[in-house]
Amino acid sequence: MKVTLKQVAQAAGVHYSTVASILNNARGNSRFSEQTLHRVKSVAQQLGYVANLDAQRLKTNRTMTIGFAAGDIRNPFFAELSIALEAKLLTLGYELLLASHAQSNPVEDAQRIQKLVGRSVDAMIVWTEEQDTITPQQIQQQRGKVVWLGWCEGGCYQVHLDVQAGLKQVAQHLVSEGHQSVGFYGPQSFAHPTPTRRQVLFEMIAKHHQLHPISLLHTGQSWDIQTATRCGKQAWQAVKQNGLTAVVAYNDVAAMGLLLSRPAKSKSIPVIGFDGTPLLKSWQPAITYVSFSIDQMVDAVTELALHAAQNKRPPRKQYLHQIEPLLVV
Amino acid sequence: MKVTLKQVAQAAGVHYSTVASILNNARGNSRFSEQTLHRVKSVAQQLGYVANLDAQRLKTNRTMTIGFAAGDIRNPFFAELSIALEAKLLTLGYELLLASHAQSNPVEDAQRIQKLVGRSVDAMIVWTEEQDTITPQQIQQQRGKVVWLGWCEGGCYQVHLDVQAGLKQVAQHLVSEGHQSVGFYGPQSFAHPTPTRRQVLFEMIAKHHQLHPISLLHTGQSWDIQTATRCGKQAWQAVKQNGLTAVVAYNDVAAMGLLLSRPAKSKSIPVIGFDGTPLLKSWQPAITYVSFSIDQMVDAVTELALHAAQNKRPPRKQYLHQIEPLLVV
DNA sequence: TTGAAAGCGCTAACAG
DNA sequence: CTGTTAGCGCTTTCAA
Repeated sequence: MKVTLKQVAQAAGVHYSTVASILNNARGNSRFSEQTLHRVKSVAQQLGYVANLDAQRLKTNRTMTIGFAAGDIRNPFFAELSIALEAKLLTLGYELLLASHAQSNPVEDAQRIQKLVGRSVDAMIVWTEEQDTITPQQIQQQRGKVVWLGWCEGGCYQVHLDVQAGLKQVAQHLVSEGHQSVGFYGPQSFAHPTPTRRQVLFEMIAKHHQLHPISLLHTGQSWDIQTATRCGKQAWQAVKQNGLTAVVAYNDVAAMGLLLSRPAKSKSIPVIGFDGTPLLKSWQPAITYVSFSIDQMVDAVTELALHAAQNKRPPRKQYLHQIEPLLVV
Repeated sequence: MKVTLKQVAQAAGVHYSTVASILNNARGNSRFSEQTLHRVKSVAQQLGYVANLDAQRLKTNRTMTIGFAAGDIRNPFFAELSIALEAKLLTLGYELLLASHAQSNPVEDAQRIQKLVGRSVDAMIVWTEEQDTITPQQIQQQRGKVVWLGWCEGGCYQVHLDVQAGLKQVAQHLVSEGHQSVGFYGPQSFAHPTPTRRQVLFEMIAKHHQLHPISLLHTGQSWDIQTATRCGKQAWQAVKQNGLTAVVAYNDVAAMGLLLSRPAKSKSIPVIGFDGTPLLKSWQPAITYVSFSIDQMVDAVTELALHAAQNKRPPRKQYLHQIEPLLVV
């Protein structure tokens, strides 16, 4: 059974509030005699006392935990991001509670988000890009405690990935290389038939640069490498039929699917990656991709999350970070 | 601020324990008048009442949460496993608390594990394979509440991945294909200079099959595809120098590193994958790999975890599941 | 330097 | 059908 303060107190022959101060309170260490201090600590050690987090939180209403409603961690981008974020928060004395939400099943998604909302976290970071993945209503309750990451139209804390700028750089690069018609390869949006935001942006930007964009879609989710690869064959046929000379991927997963399914005769047609996840960075032969710095994202998001966590009242001011993309050629 | 039972009660003009029964207790719904039921519910809705989990847990000592101390989720194997496990537990009314432990930093690792130990979970699932990644002492306290996954020498709940059988199948397959000297490519163990368990097993098994195994190591962690790729070049040189005709990978990450760094002139030398993660399954041209069924693992581990969660006393009996590998050629 | 006591929000047994 | 009550384990203020 769990060892409680009282048991330690009894064994050490002091009042349990004394034990509490000594073990779980920073300034307790200077208030007691050397002897008591030592006896209590060693007894606690022996008995294997571990503070009951639930009780602590109930009492203090602080959790030292930041929730992260991330995209599916099977997408390496989110795996990277989560780990980096967790590491950063850990150095600041905070824990990360991860609610990776597969975008495959709205019911499960809702449950996962609810997990963060219902649980007390000092602040939560929520990934959004598409309109439909997360309903802001679920999160309304957490007024001022939400940091939006990715793309969002409301909320006082936002870290915005400038996807548009990334796609623009890609378009310019393609134009400068003499391409005239290019493909876009990515997942269908969950809320079919609405196309994904990246797709819409790319079509718009490409047209603006006199490229003739043609969108090719796979039927899997954005993390689903197997479907991305399977559907790749058809995509390559379409590439050929339409005389496309390059393909821009929705993300690195789509890019890898395309790379794996690329027929030998299409080897000369470049695939442009999007995210800069480690595997794609290591790809041989090296490919061109848009990269967002994980470190920048983590720093920005951490700053805002801690601000949100530490300020009781939602701020008037809007805090907005912009993460700029880098085109790696 | 948070809305509590008392506030709802006051607004609805009933005692707060009535509200509690109605909202948070399954059998409350039949005990009260239609009118009260309805009024309380709608008031709660309006006020946005959400039960305080910390208080519930403190009181009931049940959390409906299973902890999972997994390996690093940047390794796609663990990303897959975590997601599958979470989905399964969700259908059973349980939540998964993920503590992905990077094997890169013993201090962080300890903190992550502590996160599960300190937090009250009804049971925890702990991945282990190497001796040194997790200190069983940290977990001793949770007697009878721990399901060991991977490989472990103690504990009453165990799900054992038969790595040995997998490597044996690989060895037999290689022998049948006429290979005589083969390489093994994987990470150095964290606790250098102890080699990893898979390496030791492979060397043993290969020798037993009259293969001449040579181990080539990369300096990264088991999830680190970039290092695996970077060190791949040297590995391939060693392959050439030693006249090896095939290489067995520690895991899929190592395999992919090797595949990406494989020089054109070595294209005929097969790389054997180990785990069967989606990307490797999709690889073109297809490669041979050992696969462990995620579903089997999830089912086994879930069964044991729920048993552990629901039985107060640690069982006398030992519960042991064996997960058999499948060689996919 | 240490102890006493109130109470965080909730559950569950019991009383009315 | 509904209210009362005792506490879960802890923090924190105040008193001794």
